Order: sequence, then C-alpha cells, then structure tokens
Amino acid sequence: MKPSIPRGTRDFGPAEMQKRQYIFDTVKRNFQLFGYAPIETPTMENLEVLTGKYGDEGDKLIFKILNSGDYLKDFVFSGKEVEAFDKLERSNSNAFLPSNGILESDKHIRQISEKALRYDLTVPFARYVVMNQNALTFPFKRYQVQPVWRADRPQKGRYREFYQCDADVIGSDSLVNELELLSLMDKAFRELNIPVLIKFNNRKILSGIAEILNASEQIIDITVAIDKLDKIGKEGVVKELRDKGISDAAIELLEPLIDLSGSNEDKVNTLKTFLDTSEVGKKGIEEIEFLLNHLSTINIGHVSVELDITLARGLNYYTGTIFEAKANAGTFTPSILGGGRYDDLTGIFGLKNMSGVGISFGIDRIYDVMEELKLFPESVNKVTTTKVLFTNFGEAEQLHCLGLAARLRAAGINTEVYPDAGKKIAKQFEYADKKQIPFVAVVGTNEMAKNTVMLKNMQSGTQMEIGLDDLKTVLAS
RNA sequence: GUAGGUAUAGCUCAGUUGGUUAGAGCACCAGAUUGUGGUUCUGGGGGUCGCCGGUUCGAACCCGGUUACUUACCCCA
Repeated sequence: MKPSIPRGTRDFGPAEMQKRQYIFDTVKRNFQLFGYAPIETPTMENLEVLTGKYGDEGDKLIFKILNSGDYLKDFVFSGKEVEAFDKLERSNSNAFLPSNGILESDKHIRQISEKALRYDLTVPFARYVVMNQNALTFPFKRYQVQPVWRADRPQKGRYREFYQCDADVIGSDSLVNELELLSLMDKAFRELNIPVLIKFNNRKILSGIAEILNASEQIIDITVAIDKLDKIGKEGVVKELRDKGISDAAIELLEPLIDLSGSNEDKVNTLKTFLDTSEVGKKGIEEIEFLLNHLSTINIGHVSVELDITLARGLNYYTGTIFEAKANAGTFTPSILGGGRYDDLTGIFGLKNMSGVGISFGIDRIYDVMEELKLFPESVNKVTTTKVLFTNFGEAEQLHCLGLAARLRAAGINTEVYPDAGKKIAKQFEYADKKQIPFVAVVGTNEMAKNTVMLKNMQSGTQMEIGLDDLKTVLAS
C-alpha cells in the first residue's frame, strides 16, 4: 500500500518545526505578557456544542466523528441503496434490512454522529467558561494554542487541519480590552517582523446600516456582499445585493458607504451623518472613535490600523468590534488573524451577561507569509540545534565520549554521540554535515591517551586538538 | 457543491506527427580517499508512464471513463 495523508493535512519535518516553534513561542510569550493564562480543551466536542455557531456555511464545514458500534443496524435502506449494496455483497445483504425507518442524513445525523472535531477555539472556550464559571476569576483571560479542523476544499494557504493561537478575555465589556489586543497584535507582529495591516470594524455599524436601509433581517446578506468589495469591485457588490433581493432604493442609499475612502477620521465623519438616526449605529461609532483616539496612547507603531466598513467576518457570534489582519507586503496576503467581540456566546450554554473579546493568530498562514517574505531569522533556519557530534571509533572510544558528552550537556551544550559501531568516519562526518551540526569532535586512541579531542569546525574546515575546558569554551560561544 | 489544470524514478520534471531497450537533474549506493563531510571524477541500483477500457500492426502519447492531487469560486485563519 502506498502511504498518504488526508487532503489538506501536512507532516512537519524538523526544519519546519524549528520555524513553527519560533512563531508559537513569540505569540505565546506575548500572550503571557498581557496576562493571558493557557488552557486546552478536547480535540472533539459534542456535536451540538458546535452546530449553529458558525453560520450555515460554517456548519457544513464541521468534521463529524462517526459513532462507535453498529449505528446502522436500525435502519432500512431505500430500494436503490439495497440494489447497489446487493451488487457488492450479494451473499448476505439481508443482514442489513431490519425494519425501523429510512436513513436520511439530515434527520438521523445524531444516530450516526454525536461528536465532532473542533472548528475553532472560541466556541469550546465559551463552553469551558460556562462549565467552569464558579471556579474562574472574572474577567477571565485565557490563551489557547491548538489545532482546529475544517472540512474545506484546500487551496493555497487553506488547510483542513491548522493551528489557531487564541487570546480572549471574557466577563468584561470594557473597550480597553480591544485596545490591549491591538497593542498585543502590534507587539507580536513587530517581533515577527511581518508588515501588517489591521482592519477593524464594528458589527453595530453594520447593524445600523441595515437599519437605515430598512433591511435589518438581511444584514448577513448585505455584509457578506460588501465584504467582497476589494475582490469583485463595486459593480459586483451591487449585482450580488440585487441577487439577494435588496431593493434598488436601499442599494442607492448604500453607495456612498461602498465608495467610502480617506482617513479613518473622514470615514467616521461620513458614518456619523449616515447613521444619525440609528441608535445602535451611533453606539458603534462611539466605540470606533474610542479605539482610534487611543491608538497613540498605547503606542501602536508597527502595524497600520484602518477602519474598513466592508469588513464583515462570517462568524455569526460577533456583536461589536471585529478585527482582521493581513500581511502588508508581497503577493500572498491572506488573512492571518481574526477576532472580535461577542456579547452573548455563552448565552446559548445558559450563562447570560458574559461579554468577551478575542483574537486568533493563524499560525500556518503566518508561516507561509514569513516564508515568502524570507522573514525567519538565521537562528531558526536550521534542521538541528545540536552543537557538536562525537565520532565513534569503537567501544572504548565511544564510552569515553559518552562521558565527555555528559559533561558538555551538564554545561548546557547540545551534544550527540554517534551511536552505531563500525561506521566509517566519513559516514559520521556526512551525518554531521547533513544535520548542519557545526562541530565534530574526533576522539581516537591518541586523543584518549592525551585526554584531548580533535575538534573540527565544519564550516571553516579547520581543526584543532584541545582539552575539555577549552572545548566547553569554544562550544559555548 | 461548481469550474479549470495536472498525473512518467524517492523528489522536480523532459519525452518530437503514435514506432526498437522511456530519459535528465537532484537524492540514494559503491569506489577514487581504511582518522575527515560539504567541492570534483567514475560506476551502480531504482519505472504497473495513476487506474480501467477502447482505437491501432504498434499507445507514456489518441479517445472514453474513473481516482487522486492542485488552482479558483463559495466561505474562511
């Protein structure tokens, strides 16, 4: 059998892991710097915890887990299915024909599957908060770095298994949380050296717009359509709005907003006029202004921050501020971070008045962007962290080297001893070369007798015979 | 779910209007060099040309089907 892995999943080798760890470490360090504490939740959730939280499209992308046991035993198949099955297993097809009901995937899904792989980290977090509400201290700040799964068609920058790095604070409706998250993003992206444009918006603005257009129940259609502005252009957006049944009068009203441009302040001023009669819209503007007014207070300096009222974000649960970050250089500029405020995500699980806000770093896409822009520092661009390899000339020499290795490791120096006996010395050097180990320590009978090693610098090709103390000094530098 | 592209050695790919024994680079193994890698030279192993069927004297090549991968749409990190 030819080995393979499921579409949209990947293996990560040592070289890739060095770089992935670098991103994880940077992001985690910054989470902790802002007071977030780590949690983890199970890979699988009960299906009903996840369904209905991500919109119709999102729900379709949830990976469901088959129940254990013979969950089909109570079902009758239709004549067509029996016929197809009969062709395959003519001999004992009757075994599958008891009498209870016809199998229909939408009706009987629960009897086939009652668990699913997590689709994001936010909903499991909300579930966790509700289940542990009495043990938690609010406002509760948590971070979580785990893979999520989506049954998408994979393409460039889109995987079926990928990691999210989430930081959320729940139990506080202060906009200071949004401000601090902006500060966190700025700091993390600065350390990763990625040029980033952070777009933000507010769901209340979008609600206000829908209200003014007298199309509140079509808010999703409207936001999804204008979200595509930079992709399909103004004509495309107008066409999509028409297709969704938005009236021409409403589309006409909307036009100045589709054309909205200029500085953040200009946009806010236009919005103020437009949303003058909408209470929720005015609240949204107030929130946006607070954030804009304090960007300098928190010293945002690396990322650009731009108000973009076409930013919608598909997830159903957002109610206030929404964030999205994109790489601001190169040709490959996918969304590498998303987030926002959700006022009532825990409500579905029975806990009211628990507003939260959070962001999610898309680490796999960050990796892809950094790879394209060649942003990884030299220190992580290697396949191993081993500093020195001891050669193996034979049993006595190897045992001697094991002792030396133990002393180097005690000094914090990453050390390997070539394990297999009887390998040519050239082979052992080749091993060091391929792993990019910078030093090889050759220890034969001569060196043993003098209690020295012949240390070769693999990059320069030079070598010198030195004692243990000098060895430590050279390798520690 | 919709539309396109691709499938030949472990990897990346050539392969002429259909014609003998299907090639290259990289990788791998051995030797030149029995205490020295990365460079060089010499030799070697490695193929169900995705799969099934059709056309033909003859198919990697043409035709039909099928599967996998991939790009885009939808949606999203």
